[in-house]
Amino acid sequence: MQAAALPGSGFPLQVLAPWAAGFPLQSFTRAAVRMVRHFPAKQPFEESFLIFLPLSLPAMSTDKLQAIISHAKEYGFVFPGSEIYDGLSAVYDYGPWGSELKKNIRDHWWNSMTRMHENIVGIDAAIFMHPEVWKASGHVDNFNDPMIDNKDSNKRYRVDHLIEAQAEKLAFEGKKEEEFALLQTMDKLLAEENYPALKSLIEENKISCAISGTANWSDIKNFNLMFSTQVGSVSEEAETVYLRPETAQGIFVNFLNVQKTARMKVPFGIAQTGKAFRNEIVARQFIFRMREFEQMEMQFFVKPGTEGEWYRYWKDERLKWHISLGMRASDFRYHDHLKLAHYAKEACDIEYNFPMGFKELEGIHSRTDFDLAQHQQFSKKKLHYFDNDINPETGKQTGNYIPFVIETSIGLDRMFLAVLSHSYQEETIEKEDGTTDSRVVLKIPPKIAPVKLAVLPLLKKDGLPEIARGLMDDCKSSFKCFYEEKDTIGKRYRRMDAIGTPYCVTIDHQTKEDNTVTIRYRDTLLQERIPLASVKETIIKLIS
RNA sequence: GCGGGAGUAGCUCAUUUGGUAGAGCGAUAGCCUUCCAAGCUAUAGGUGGCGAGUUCGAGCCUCGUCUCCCGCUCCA
Repeated sequence: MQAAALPGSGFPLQVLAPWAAGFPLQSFTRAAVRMVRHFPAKQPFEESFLIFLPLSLPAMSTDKLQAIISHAKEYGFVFPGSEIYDGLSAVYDYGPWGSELKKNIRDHWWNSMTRMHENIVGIDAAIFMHPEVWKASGHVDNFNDPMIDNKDSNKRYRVDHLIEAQAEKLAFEGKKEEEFALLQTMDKLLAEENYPALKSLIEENKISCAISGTANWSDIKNFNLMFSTQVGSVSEEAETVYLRPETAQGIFVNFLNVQKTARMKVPFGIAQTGKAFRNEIVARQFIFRMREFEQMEMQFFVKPGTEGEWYRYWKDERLKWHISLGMRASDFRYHDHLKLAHYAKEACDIEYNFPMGFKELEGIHSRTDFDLAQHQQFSKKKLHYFDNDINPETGKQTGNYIPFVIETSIGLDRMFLAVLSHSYQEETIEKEDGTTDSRVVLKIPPKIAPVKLAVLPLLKKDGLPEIARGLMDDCKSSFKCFYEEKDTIGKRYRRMDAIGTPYCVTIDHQTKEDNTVTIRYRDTLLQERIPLASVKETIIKLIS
């Protein structure tokens, strides 16, 4: 008889057949491992077929993500979108507990920004924005790329890059005129979005793939990051508008409105949460990369010259926020950008250790005055801020300037996945009689847990439900509560573990005698008796 | 988009050369009453992802399509 644990999960396999010793571990299927994980330590296994050992570590990480996806569906956190119609690629719906959790994360972020910082205010801008916004922001130019595939190598190229490379080749051969003509034609056709002609241009110039060496090209497709739709009637008056690919521009175009009406003085910030849409070529890895997603962004406006210190302040501050929520510090790291986007002076990501590895969770960017300056130019409206502070050197007011911007931008759905990754645990519990038991528990930080308190009468008779109902009525206006009297108390505890309820209160016969109840803690499994009358304030204190 | 793997009940999986689907867990209702899922009884839930084809007959073979996972590619 041998025993082992699945690496990384702390999940022991107690069921091993004697004859299995000496078998190569790889010979056991992944399905079998899943099976054991699903009913650990249960009876239905005959010795003749129980076994199953750990697979490689990469397979294990896949299993963790898979386990989270299954759990999220089974317990009402995340469902595949439009599932009864076979789903829609990379679209997910949040269920009863998922929507609570998502809302709680959003609220926690919002309060951290707008309540804990007196110089940050919020807005809620529209998803539709004037089409010129996206020209000013650079999204139209930078994310509207015709692409072409080589059918032999399956390599994809940007059409302009492909033709420019050919032009360079011509220049190298001294054919200046041909180079010039080629580039001019390309620019004209790109402006016209005449893709068939562009394809002909590539074929006529015998441009071939660097890998396959052939000129066997697919048709040109346009991969525009932005989704578009029509506003107005279907007549010729209809105007093409885009679904915003980021929420930030709603803040920039409202910069003066907010600054003036909320009487803000630099440095100050504007916070916003909301949906954004990007037509990604591939969207994958559960809710990590979706085409419709929710951002939580804060743009912080500072005096030019101070952006460096504010960048470092927010970089530090944002990481602290994650850790103060109860997430493990070791699961976070910075990734400083060496290659910067066109607007950025400094940039970094806060990466989280997802089951797929460290991936971007939040970005902190020093955006200079690029965005406001662009909008000033395109809208022809001054976006200056008048600084009344006295300059000690001149003794005069500092005067007009366009503030610099530090941006913090976090994906709400990614934060949700990070919380699930952190919280999801398969545990083995040592029981008093020496046997072991197991549970799946979501150790969600209490502050953002979907349900804060479960109210459980030990029995559904002897007046216990009545007392429990009274407690429910007392608490449910203050935080999310869940009432249940079905099944044994242990079973109810496990159900609450599975959705991450941090506290359970049980009403028993002793409650009728001395007005105390048992409070049970999710993470430690410890229990203690507290006065019935103190439950509400105890929970409020624990979740604040 | 390309390549690989996969889709059977809410979840995890069976159904060994094609003969119209089962289990455990879970769920629901009742009994029992016991502070950590394990007792008893009953019930519900699947046009085998969807659509064609081959066949007397398809969960199983063929094609298409949708979706998911992995690797490329892409990616503010």
